[in-house]
Amino acid sequence: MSLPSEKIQKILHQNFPQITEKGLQEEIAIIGKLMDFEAGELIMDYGSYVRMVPLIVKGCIKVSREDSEEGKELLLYLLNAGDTCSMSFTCCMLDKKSAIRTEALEATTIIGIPLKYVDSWMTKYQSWKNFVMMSYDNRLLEMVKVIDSIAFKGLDKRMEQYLKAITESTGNTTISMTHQQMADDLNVSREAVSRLLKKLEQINLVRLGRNQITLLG
DNA sequence: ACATTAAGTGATT
DNA sequence: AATCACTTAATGT
Repeated sequence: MSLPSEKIQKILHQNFPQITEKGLQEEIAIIGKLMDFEAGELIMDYGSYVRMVPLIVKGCIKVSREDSEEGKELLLYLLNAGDTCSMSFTCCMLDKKSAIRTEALEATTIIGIPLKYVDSWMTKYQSWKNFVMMSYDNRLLEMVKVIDSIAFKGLDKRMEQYLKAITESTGNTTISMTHQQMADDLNVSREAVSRLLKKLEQINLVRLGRNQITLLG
């Protein structure tokens, strides 16, 4: 078995080619902590303090926002290997409570970077700064997509995007979720989800089962 | 077999 | 499209 730091170096090469500086790679390998989460596990809840920036190595993480009122939720975006959580940077540096919730959608592995390094690397390593900037840009684009799908598209289009995002992110055409969970992600009623899925099934776009939706191609 | 949870449906707003 | 008030179907104990 290889040392954890060697393992991390290898993972960095595979998943984070943007991180090019040798010194940076070495620092990450030394101070980064490999962490595993099971499918469905809550990684960070609203209001908790963020003390690490996660580099996603494997799996899929769901990032959602909750309204201050009770139970209202909305899926913001999904993170995959090679991504990081942009929100965590801001939360870290401003020492703020998390405004979002992150949850593992499937078995997920991350490299956790303690916050004190995150900041100093910004000036020390060009590729780190670029990486952070790029990930901000990507997340922002994702959010814009979500916003205009809410503002300008009907639920049918939103559902289509949603199903596609999940199947692509997990690499599995079958989604194991209840209609209620999907309704929560989209912030619509469960009945609306059930009825829409029923329609999609009738035109052979999906196959439905209890707790699962299979996207047909 | 019974209870619980997920999903389907019609009516109303 | 939300909510309500069911019904039906699938699953767990």
